[in-house]
Amino acid sequence: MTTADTSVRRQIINTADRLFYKQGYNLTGINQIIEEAGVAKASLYYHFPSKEDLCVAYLKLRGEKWSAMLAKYIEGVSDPREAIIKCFECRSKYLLQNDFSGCSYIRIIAEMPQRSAKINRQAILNKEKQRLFFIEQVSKLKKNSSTVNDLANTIFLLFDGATVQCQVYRELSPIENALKALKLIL
Amino acid sequence: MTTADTSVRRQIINTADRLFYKQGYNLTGINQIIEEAGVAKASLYYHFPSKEDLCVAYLKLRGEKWSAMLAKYIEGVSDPREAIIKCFECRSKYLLQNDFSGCSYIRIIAEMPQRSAKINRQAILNKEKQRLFFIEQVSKLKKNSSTVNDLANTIFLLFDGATVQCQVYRELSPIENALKALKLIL
DNA sequence: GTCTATATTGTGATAGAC
DNA sequence: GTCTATCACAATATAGAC
Repeated sequence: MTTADTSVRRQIINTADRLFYKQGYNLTGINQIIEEAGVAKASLYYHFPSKEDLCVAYLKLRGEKWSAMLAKYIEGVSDPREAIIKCFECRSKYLLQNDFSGCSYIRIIAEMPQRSAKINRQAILNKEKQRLFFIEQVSKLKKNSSTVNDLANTIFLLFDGATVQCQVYRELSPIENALKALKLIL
Repeated sequence: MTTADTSVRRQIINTADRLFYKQGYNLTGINQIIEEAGVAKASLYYHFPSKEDLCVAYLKLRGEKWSAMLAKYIEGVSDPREAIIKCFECRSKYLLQNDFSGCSYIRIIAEMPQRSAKINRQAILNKEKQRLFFIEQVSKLKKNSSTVNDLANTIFLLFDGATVQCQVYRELSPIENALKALKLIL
């Protein structure tokens, strides 16, 4: 770590994470973040040069949280087919815990069409990590490498489709639909 | 029409439609809309009581534009399997024409987690119209009505998954992936 | 490193003339 | 129905004391 992980910094990023994800990035002002974090405005700008940089840190944190949650959820699972299904069930739990706020990476991009290079890089990085998980699991499942990517991409499409539809409809049935589809194609 | 379709009103809604979709709803101010539309601020508020009402009109217009584009694209197509594939190809064309701005209904919901009742209603209405299209096509394809909804929902998941992934990656390959999957399951 | 106070610009919305 | 002028407030960001 090049930057000190002070308690103030932690307070800021945790509050930003909560508010950005719950209310949306553009609807969350710096003022609300410092107020709820209990820190001064200049302290925020000491740790994060701009709101954009805070956004990158937010995306990074979201990625780490999801990876940790998924890892814990599939701990000890050796069957790749079961791991994939558990990943969707984990998503269901995640959305339920987070008031159906959807995928933070997709939402940031949806909010900022003129995305900055920094934000774009982090969002894509996070999404590619998700795709990689499916590729790894499918690789264990299939020997024929030519169909591995195709199957993994299909699963990835179902994953994102279910995530956004759950967000739109505020219910878990799209995940159920995705699980039904999964059991047919796996 | 209860409201007169004056040229000023048309200018406002057309400009709002273009800017909301290109820049995002929250990043587009009333000031920019009236400036680019070439009308006065009070004129906008004469035709639309609030920005929220303008948003509902925007969603409605987007829905009509997509329906019209799709109808034209599948004109004369009787085979339901071909109609579904053409729908995805139409999506590809739509995203390419619109700078990969994704689905306007999903984006509005992604931008406003605390969505108003009016906006929520219109967004869901538009999404349900998309689902209905797939249900209709699959109904022509399958006789067994118990599997119709499942298959249509799977296609709908692929449709939304491909749309958001194209938006994120700014490329059409997710639609290609969805088409590959479609050809396997149809 | 953290604070208070301030600068500057933009936001959605309205009053009142014509 | 359309306009100009203005309201009250919130936005991101910075200066300078401690």
